Amino acid sequence: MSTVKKILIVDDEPDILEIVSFNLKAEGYEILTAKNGNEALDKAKQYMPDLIILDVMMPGKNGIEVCNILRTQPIFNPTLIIFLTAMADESAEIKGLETGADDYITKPVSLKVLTSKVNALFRRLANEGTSLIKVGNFEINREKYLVSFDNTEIILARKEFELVALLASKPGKVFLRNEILNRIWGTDVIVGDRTIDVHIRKIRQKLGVDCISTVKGVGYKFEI
Amino acid sequence: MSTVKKILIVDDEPDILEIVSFNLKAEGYEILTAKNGNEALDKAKQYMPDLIILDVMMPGKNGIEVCNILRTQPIFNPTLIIFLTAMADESAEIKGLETGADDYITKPVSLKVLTSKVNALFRRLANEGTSLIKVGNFEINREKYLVSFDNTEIILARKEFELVALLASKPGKVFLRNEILNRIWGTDVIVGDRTIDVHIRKIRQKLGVDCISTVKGVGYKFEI
DNA sequence: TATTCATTTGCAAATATGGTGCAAATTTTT
DNA sequence: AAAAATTTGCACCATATTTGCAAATGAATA
Repeated sequence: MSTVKKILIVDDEPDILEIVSFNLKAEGYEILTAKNGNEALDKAKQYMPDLIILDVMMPGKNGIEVCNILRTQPIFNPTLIIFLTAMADESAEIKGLETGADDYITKPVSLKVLTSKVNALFRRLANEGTSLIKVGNFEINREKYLVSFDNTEIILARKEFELVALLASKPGKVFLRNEILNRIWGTDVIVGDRTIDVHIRKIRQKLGVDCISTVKGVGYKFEI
Repeated sequence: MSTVKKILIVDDEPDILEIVSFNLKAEGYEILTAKNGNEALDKAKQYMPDLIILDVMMPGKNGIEVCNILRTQPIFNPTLIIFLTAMADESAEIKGLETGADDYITKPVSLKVLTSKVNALFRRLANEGTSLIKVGNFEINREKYLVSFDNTEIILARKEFELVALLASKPGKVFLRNEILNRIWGTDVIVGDRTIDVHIRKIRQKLGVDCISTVKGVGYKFEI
């Protein structure tokens, strides 16, 4: 890994900020902190961290709101997000990562769990590369907006491309319809459920290979 | 959000209350006490403890009754419950934890056993913050929405998957029918009791392995 | 052993969900 | 401004999923 990864930690409890900072610094990361949602958004824009660790329960804007705001801005698409959540919080929303987050950790945080999850996320990211995704014979180039299969280029429209890129960013993972809507259309745009289907249909047609599978009642996933 | 765990101790003997309180306070927990079942229910509602240590034998409402009442209310779903029971009480009901409790401790209480069980329960809960559950040869991947046994993938429908994931999240624990209904169907959906059975049947068929056992009149549990 | 009660099982109906063809609305390109 | 491409919506259809019923089975109890 070439550059030092930047991590923004957001929590209203100074103790947590300190202890988590300390441990991740010890792992060699560069640490930024924020005490609330608004500060988090400001610092995220200013410093473009690679990972944001977000407390869910905060006065003012809570973690989920902050995450939604970030996820509507394409520039934060490659930014990783981990939630810190109360152990008691059984909400499927968080467990199923419908929020657009990449992982979550329950409080009280085990520092071992924390550091290993953080390291794991970055390791995974290193494989993905931010702008070039390779899955089997597929190659998805974010910068050039190009998908190719067996070195044959496939031309996709923008939404189609974003959809493929999203699904392929975590092969095998089921993306819930909500998650897809949030990450590609954003939270304030309202489009019907059929819209996703139609785009998926077009993608399937164009790719010609059956690599997007439907998980009924749940969502879609990309796999070879 | 405080990370200090709250424990409600319920016993009609003041001595027990005091000695247990003292020891768990020393472990860093925040302690509440109640002298009988009704007081316990009130304090549970008011303070939402993370763990309730319940004496089984009490005048008025006994521990099992209190537990049953708590377990029918979804809000107490994440609340841990440990029974305190007389050594002489061999009742399979408690030993098998068919009551919806998470563990039991025999009287006279060994303080070492007590604290270690309490700590263990909280630790186990902390580990639940993963989207990958492993039980024996089973692997349940929430993210990929996939169950596999001996590395063979098994395709389950949504409700089936959620049911398996729920049961397998605490292997050995008996989930009461009410609990299952609340957690998978939610409180506002009304489906008959038979519905659970039928889903269980399908799961058993698909899994091909007998890992869900019936506890008659109570519920189901997952174990290998 | 007879009785009771809960669960299982086979069958079938009800429902939810995604796919498809077509067309309108919107955006981008020419 | 016109044309083309893209995006979104609608309505119908096929099918997977979910639910219910009723008879059969099985366990527990007296």
